[in-house]
Amino acid sequence: MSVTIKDVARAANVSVATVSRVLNKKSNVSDEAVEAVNNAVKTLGYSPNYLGRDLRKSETRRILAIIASTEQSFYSEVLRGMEEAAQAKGYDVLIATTRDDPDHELHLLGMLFSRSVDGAVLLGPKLDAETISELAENHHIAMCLERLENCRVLTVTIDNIKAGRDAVNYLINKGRRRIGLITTKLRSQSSIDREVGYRQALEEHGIPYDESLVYYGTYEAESGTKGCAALMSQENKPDAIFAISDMIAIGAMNYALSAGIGIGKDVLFFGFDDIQYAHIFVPHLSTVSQPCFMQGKLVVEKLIENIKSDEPDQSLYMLPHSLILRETTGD
Amino acid sequence: MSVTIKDVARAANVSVATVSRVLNKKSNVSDEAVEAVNNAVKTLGYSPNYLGRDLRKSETRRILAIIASTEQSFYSEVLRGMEEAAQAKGYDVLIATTRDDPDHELHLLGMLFSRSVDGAVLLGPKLDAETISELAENHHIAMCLERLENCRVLTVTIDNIKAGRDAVNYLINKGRRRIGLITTKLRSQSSIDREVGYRQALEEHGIPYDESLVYYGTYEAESGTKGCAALMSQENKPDAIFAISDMIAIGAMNYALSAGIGIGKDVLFFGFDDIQYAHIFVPHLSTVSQPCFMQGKLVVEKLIENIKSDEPDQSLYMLPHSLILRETTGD
DNA sequence: CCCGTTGATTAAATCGTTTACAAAAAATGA
DNA sequence: TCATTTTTTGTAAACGATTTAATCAACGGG
Repeated sequence: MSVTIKDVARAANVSVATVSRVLNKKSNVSDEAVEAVNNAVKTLGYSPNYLGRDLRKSETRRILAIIASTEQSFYSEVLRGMEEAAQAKGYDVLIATTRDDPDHELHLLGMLFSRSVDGAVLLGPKLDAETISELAENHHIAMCLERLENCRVLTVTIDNIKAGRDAVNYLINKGRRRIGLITTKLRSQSSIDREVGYRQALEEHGIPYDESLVYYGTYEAESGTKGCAALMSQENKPDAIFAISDMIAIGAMNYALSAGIGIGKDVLFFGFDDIQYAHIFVPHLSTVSQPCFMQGKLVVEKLIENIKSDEPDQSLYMLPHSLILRETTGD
Repeated sequence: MSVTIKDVARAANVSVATVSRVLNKKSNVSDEAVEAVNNAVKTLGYSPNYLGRDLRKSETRRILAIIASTEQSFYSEVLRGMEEAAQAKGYDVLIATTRDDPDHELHLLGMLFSRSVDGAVLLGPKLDAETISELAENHHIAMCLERLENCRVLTVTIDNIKAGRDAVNYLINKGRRRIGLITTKLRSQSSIDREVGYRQALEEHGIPYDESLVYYGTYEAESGTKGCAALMSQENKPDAIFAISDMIAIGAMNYALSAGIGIGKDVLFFGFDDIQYAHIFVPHLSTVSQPCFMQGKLVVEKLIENIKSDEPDQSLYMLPHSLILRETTGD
């Protein structure tokens, strides 16, 4: 059927071992042999079957990135970071999507259990901390962008609590006191942390927490629009709004624009993530920027170290974030 | 090291063959054997090594989707369609990115040549038609969203020429005569086709082609902004603008907004792709909608058929598009 | 009682590599 | 020249599964 190493050996008049050695650029092989093999490879159009190779070496040099969906363009930089680190070590990165289904996430992890990849990185896991901790005992798993409480697994993320606090502190320092929060009902740990940061900032400045200033919606832009409408239609209107994602913030600003609210003056807006649209959308959105590329790079570097060592690093790494100040905070 | 089918066999007191049959739900195996094996599997925590399995069966039931980057959120629906079709046939979809580098695209196709996946779908290929045609002779390759002139390979796309013509015809029927085109310098076949459609529409209505109304930029939003500025700053201003992508159209509208141009009145705007932001951005963008999900679904269905048959279908399938009319055309 | 049939099981071959070990060939030193 | 080292080659055993062909037991019919 298909041309194998045996055919190459026959054509080059050498043994399969020599062919293998030439192909893997091992030393101890004569120049004539190298040439003969290379010629045979070319004329036969041979390319090695990695299933055989991987089986024998029991390594694939591939790692799997498991994301919710490719919709969040925000993953893009993280993946680039992952690829850069992977390529530097001779690995490939494959991506697969969970469609927000924990069962399917488990199915995808099956590629790891069945040795089709050497490691997996979860970006926004749907499985619970306990399950993941357990799986991580016997397989090379890492998490990125999200951390999970009580989860013994290598994790690279930012300090979302501090980031939320920083954003809200900035609004407070601009003289705002009635700060609205638009967040999500279904919570990832990062949303929870950002809300904790919000509360901490208020507390630090002796501003009482007011639940009428908090709106719980979804991750869609439309939810931001609704949330903003709700907050602005009540008696106690906010003079600033912190949204836990740029998408939500942009939705919120859409309401403000249509209602003739002075963005950056009447009401300040702060987002999170610094997605591409944050500086395309007018007025430009102030936001928290994560070091996406670096997080991706670091998590893969650490994961590959784990793959090669036998006592895996299960630390939590937190990379520094930064505030990007644009028009929506009057900057 | 790791628990294999042999260990299971020993623990269940049967041969490896029986274990294999139980695991693959083959007939001709007694109830006791089934139970013994299942118990052993559970207590040992066995999960089969797919490298062995795949090597023996020489199939992986995985197909690789090769995209430029995950940045274009627009791929997302296509991938969902691909996954739906794949899952229905018991396949998995893996995604990998070329970073716009033809060499890296070839490297990724290496996974196909080396039997690590059963087939590959190119979405926006960087390689040339000849190379792809050649590779497709010996491997299961398909293209989606883009077609390539003179490329003998299974392709699923839309009729971009007709789509461009339809969009521009719509603008003409709205009474516009000086229709600007913002497109890209580096061309994919789809951009070329959309421009051809633009010209055909003009011709059909006896409107002479005016090169001062055409701007060649990049795929970035910023390029749309520049392009719009350029077109609007000349004597012969357009009264409508067709952008070959929504991203470019949104960039263009950013200029119009800042310049106080009446979008949907002074100047009509038409985009392409119907990305999520097209109906988040205000004013809402009129655009051409592709059947993304269906294209993804169809290409994988056909590709899997090819994998199973021995004389591959290399047809070009064109799915119908539709016009989405919103505020920017005054609808 | 023998033979053919059926169903459950296993031993062994196979998939395409890499690699440990051994053997052969070439190079070196005395 | 011969013994010794070094370099190059080849043979065969893994790797972990599936599957073909063979074995064995049980059963029914003639």
